[in-house]
Amino acid sequence: MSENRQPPRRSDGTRAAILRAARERFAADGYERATIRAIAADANIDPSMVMRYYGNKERLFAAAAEFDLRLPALTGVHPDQASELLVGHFLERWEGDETLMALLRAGVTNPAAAERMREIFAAQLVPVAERLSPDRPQVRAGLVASQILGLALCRYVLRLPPIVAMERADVVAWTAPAVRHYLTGSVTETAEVGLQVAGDAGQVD
Amino acid sequence: MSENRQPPRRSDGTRAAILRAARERFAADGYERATIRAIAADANIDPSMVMRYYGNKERLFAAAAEFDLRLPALTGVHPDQASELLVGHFLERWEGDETLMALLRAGVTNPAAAERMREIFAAQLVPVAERLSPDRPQVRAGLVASQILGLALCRYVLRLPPIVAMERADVVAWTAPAVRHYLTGSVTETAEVGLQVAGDAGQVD
DNA sequence: GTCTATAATTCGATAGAC
DNA sequence: GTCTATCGAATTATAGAC
Repeated sequence: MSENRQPPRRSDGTRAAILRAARERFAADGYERATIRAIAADANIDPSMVMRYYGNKERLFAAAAEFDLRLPALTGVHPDQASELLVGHFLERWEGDETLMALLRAGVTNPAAAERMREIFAAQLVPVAERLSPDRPQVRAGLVASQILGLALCRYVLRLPPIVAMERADVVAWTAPAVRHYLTGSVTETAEVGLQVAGDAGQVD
Repeated sequence: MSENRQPPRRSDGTRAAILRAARERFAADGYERATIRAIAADANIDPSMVMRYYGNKERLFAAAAEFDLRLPALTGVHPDQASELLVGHFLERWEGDETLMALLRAGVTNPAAAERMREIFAAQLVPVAERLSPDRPQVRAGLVASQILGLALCRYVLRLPPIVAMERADVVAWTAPAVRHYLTGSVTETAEVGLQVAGDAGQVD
């Protein structure tokens, strides 16, 4: 992507400051309410500089919303431990990097942000599910995403009091079994069996 | 709530049309992008009528975002069946009423909408959890909310392809066991046992 | 490279005629 | 009750001086 041949451009610090301020604002306010003026003020520069460097608001967001989940491979790991590692890793990434918050807050109302989330899902989470199970890995990854994103939504965005109050270790202890079920569990196909869903006891533990 | 003494006001139809259009717009665009002008256009009236009836945008949303989940009591129902009924009921409410979509899309960026979601959670979902388990019902309800809202987020808002493609019955079959785990399952308390979380591998990294 | 000035829209909200 | 007209503020984006 970047030409690492040339010396660092003179305005490289400004670009980085803009990007950092943009992530903060998009994370806190979502796409619409995060204004270029506010981002520029946070970065201590003139609003026109943002336009000069990134062209328009859409491209600024695209640059600010690049993200690597840094998911571990988890090959050969026991499903129980893999699910715990996954949930813990997600919580760390959520609390340590504002980009995920920016993606979620913006993705709910901005189509480009939603598309970026689908890309991250397909390119980064689905491969992990594929390594853990050859059976419908996309569906499994989607279910894991639903639980992880729902958890982040309730804990960091909507701030439901009982979820906010939980210790991180308790969050992992509660949700890891569900994630394990999605990653490696099985479910009776309704199309084949008719009415019976989840057999006679959808065991999770 | 309403005085059912008086005859129906002459402008009662207009009020209802405004509310219906408001729900549509808030659901499709979120709080910021849903403009009073667009809502008025949908309702085939003048924008100033919206202001006359509801004062300002904030109160219009408050009126449009009143919602009853209509959750069944589920007393004396087997946990497996209760969780299936719950998930199925939520999916029906999501697909049959735009208010939930409006609440989710607005709640991510608008504090009043987020507060409304917390109210609905506390007043409508927590009591159901209390009827199914005396052990930490608020936490259990919160975990159920995280899975249900995450599912709605991925299926109806972000539209992750594998989740969108699933039949409703398959969604229920997959997620009901996780919801059952949250409603009636147990988890080793980290505070009591120290480091060990849900097994023998507690550390996250 | 950085900033001033401003164009061109769009929004929520108000005043007042009928 | 309904509408016309408009205010004041805020936004993205551009043009151009230094």
